[in-house]
Amino acid sequence: MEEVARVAGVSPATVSRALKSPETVSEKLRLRVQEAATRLGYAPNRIAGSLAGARTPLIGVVVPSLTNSFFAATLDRMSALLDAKGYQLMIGQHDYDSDREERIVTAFSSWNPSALVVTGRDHTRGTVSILSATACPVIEMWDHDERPIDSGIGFSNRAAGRLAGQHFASQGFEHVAYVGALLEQDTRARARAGGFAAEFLAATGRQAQILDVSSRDLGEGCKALARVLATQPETRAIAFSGDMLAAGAMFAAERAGLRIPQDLAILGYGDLDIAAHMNPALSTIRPPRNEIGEAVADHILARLADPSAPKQNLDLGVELIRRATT
Amino acid sequence: MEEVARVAGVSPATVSRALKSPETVSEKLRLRVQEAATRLGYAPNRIAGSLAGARTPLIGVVVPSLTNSFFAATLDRMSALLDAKGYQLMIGQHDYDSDREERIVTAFSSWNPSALVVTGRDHTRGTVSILSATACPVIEMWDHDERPIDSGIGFSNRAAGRLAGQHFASQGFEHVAYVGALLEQDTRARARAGGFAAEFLAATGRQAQILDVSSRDLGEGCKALARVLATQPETRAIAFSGDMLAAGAMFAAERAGLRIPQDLAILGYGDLDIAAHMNPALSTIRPPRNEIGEAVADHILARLADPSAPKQNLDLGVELIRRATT
DNA sequence: GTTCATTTTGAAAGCGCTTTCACGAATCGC
DNA sequence: GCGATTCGTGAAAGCGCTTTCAAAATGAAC
Repeated sequence: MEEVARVAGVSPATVSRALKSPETVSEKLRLRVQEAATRLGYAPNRIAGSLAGARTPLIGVVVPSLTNSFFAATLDRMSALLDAKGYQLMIGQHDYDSDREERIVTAFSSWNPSALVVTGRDHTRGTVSILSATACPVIEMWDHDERPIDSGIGFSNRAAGRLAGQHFASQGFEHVAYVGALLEQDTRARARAGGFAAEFLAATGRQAQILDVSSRDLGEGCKALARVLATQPETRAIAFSGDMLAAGAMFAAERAGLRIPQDLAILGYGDLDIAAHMNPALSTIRPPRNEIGEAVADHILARLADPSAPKQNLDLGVELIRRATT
Repeated sequence: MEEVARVAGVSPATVSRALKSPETVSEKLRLRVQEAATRLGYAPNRIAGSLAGARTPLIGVVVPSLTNSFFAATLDRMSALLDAKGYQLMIGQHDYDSDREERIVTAFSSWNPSALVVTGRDHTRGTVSILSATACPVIEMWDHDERPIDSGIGFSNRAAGRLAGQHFASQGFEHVAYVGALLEQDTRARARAGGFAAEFLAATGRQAQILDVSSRDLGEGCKALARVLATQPETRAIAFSGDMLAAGAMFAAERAGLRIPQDLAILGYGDLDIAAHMNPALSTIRPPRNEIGEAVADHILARLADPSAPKQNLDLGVELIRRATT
């Protein structure tokens, strides 16, 4: 920077101003500085800048998994929107391990990020206390609940489950099942299953069969169908906690000679690409994956532009996309 | 830090050493310092640390897209391996736009990252010159080619295409097609298509039909089948540049009453979850998506541990996973 | 041509660490 | 037991910016 200052014939302070807040510098000098900077190929050292300034243009976001296409979609939107404003995403993944989450949040917060985004509402005490103590905006995304630490943007998985239960009840089904990978620390899938069963019970007075499978992928869906039918042969409608499972069940049903939706109604969750293109097209519940990313980015930008901007706790809701399987 | 020093009754310098390089400090003091630090809830400011030190524990990685499950898988592995060693991933996505790539690389390099990872071998002049000038290890991943800027870890898409062409040729097919989304800036898909056609021509003396579709998803695959058969009804084998397209074509084939693989052989690319669980199970070519992540992380760690460690240019190859569709 | 208000600019003080350097203490060899 | 090494520690000098503060320059008003 000193060199640029010398070449432009100004002081380092002016170089800093010309580059960071051009409006505070006279037109003439700004041009001289900018030209000198480009001629010398000067790139400001952001670390030094951040140390001197109050905050880094980094936004820490921690997600359970990068391969989960829901979070990937959210990150994608956030990245696009925030990148454009000069913010960089620092991404951490904890594989559904709260202690790793705490370590990541600790590490991130020591960067003085402009904002911190975490997934879900379940955190260790330590995570919560770090997040509460942080000066920057903190957003808990994906799950909706009362009283976020700072701001919350997401939807209720329980409501998503209820929507499915209510849909089946309103169609007059008496024997239904819910299949999901519930055992892992995936509280989201459990909330959906719970919402489904509760709503179906409330609406029909009947118990739904809940089946816990070991993974979210197609193969498990295939096996699940047989298990559901073995336990309860009268089952006429099955909701899944994921489209892949649902698709797997559809393949298995086809092999078993079951017609969908006449013999068996199927409802997925996620609205993955595959859902719209199954044959018949899979009805599913769509979480607002892109919307969350956009809302989070917007909120961060708003808070950063005006530190007194209000916190928020947004429920973006889910949508039942009815296609051909129910 | 000063406070911790006072509480522990030592100098700030000792605190720094006790926390960063415990082996250079006497057992007794180290314990005192550590206790004081935890008692005060002291978290070192990494920005200051990075400014004083030479390098940030940040690794910049730029990918075309976060929603692409190949890159997501690679990032996932990198993140897991590098996180464990205290490095943070800074992720940028450019949506296949070289100029955005250059901007991201510029921004990243002004952080003095410990390493820079970019996707592919096609960069603007500016990107190349920044990358060449950077002091840290630079890895170009996913594509294999001669002479990387620094190190390269990937595989040859052309070879992946050739493998498909050779497979069809060796099965005695005479009329084959390759379907892919070739128009976009996706040079990878084009390389595969080129490799396929070249190899098939070399092996059989026959021309393969190349069909360019507008997107990579299931729906396009459905439509593509009809178009291929309309142009060239004798086609008996189709290779796709993505599993989703292939799956779409399988759905369409099923509706059209075609038996797979008897009437039509199908070969995918990607080995997505869906491939193994189609009915019949989809044969496909599997790119080393996780392996790339691991190799990149390993290489970065090696270079960082020993700055004189050799650069490398690795071709991880692809694998033909033969299942039931060919 | 002054004076006063306003804008521009430069000097300098950090931001919170790491690391070199030098010094006193502990350890060693003979 | 004495000098020669090591080892452990603290003082202090930055790392490369931003930002306050005050001085200089400009312009408006009389």
